[in-house]
Amino acid sequence: MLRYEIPPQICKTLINNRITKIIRRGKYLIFLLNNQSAVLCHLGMTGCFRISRDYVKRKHDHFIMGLKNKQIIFNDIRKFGFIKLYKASDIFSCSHLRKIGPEPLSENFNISYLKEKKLRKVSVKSFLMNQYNVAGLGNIYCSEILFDSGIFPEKNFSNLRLEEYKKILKSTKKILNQAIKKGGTTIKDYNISDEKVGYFKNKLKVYDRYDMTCFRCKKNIKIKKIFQNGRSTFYCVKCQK
DNA sequence: AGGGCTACCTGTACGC
DNA sequence: TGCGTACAGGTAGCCC
Repeated sequence: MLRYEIPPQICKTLINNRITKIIRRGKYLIFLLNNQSAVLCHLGMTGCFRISRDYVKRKHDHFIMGLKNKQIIFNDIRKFGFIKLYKASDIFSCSHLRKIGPEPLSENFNISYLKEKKLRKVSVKSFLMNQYNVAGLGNIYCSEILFDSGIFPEKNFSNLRLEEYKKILKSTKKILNQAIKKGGTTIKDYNISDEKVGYFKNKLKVYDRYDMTCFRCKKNIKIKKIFQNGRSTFYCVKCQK
């Protein structure tokens, strides 16, 4: 049992069929099959796919797709991840994907889109965290993006100036591209198909740096940690206004 | 309707 | 060493 029960009919659907394409949308992965079905996956906090040529059982393995000469294994310690089954034609209108925002690295995430969303009466951090506003940004990158933008995370999104929207767009694309280049951010559990860790942790400017000196201003004011919507936010009082 | 809070689950770090 | 508590890359569903 993950967040949802793995559909009992999934074995019947997968067996003797072929994965034709794998798509990522926000934090979701979609396996398309030759029989017009689609497997939708989310990794939650601690989910991970590993690929093995000789399966050895590990604690928290939940689901194995056996290919000709290898296995794709879904492992998830906290069970916040899930695997669901859809008809391929329905996949983008399913409840998880229907209202999801634009991809942050796409051209659709632009100034006019943010202007359109200007009525949102939430903090800018909360805006970025909401997958309906923009897809795929999580707690680490939101802190990093706002530090890079020089914007105070509790500032109201609807009060931002045009200049600040531009900064957010630029920083989002910059931080994500850098993080991707470094293979993501490994704090603890995250890794790439079970072997490589992500080295963006070494590049984090504020996340997980509570009470440490700010790399930018180097003032004797330490990085602050606050809670917004139940999630930790890190920022520099001096550099983010 | 939109936004905030909480539960879901397991592991780990820390204080006593 | 052991126990209790707080917290951790996310989301959905409830409540206001």
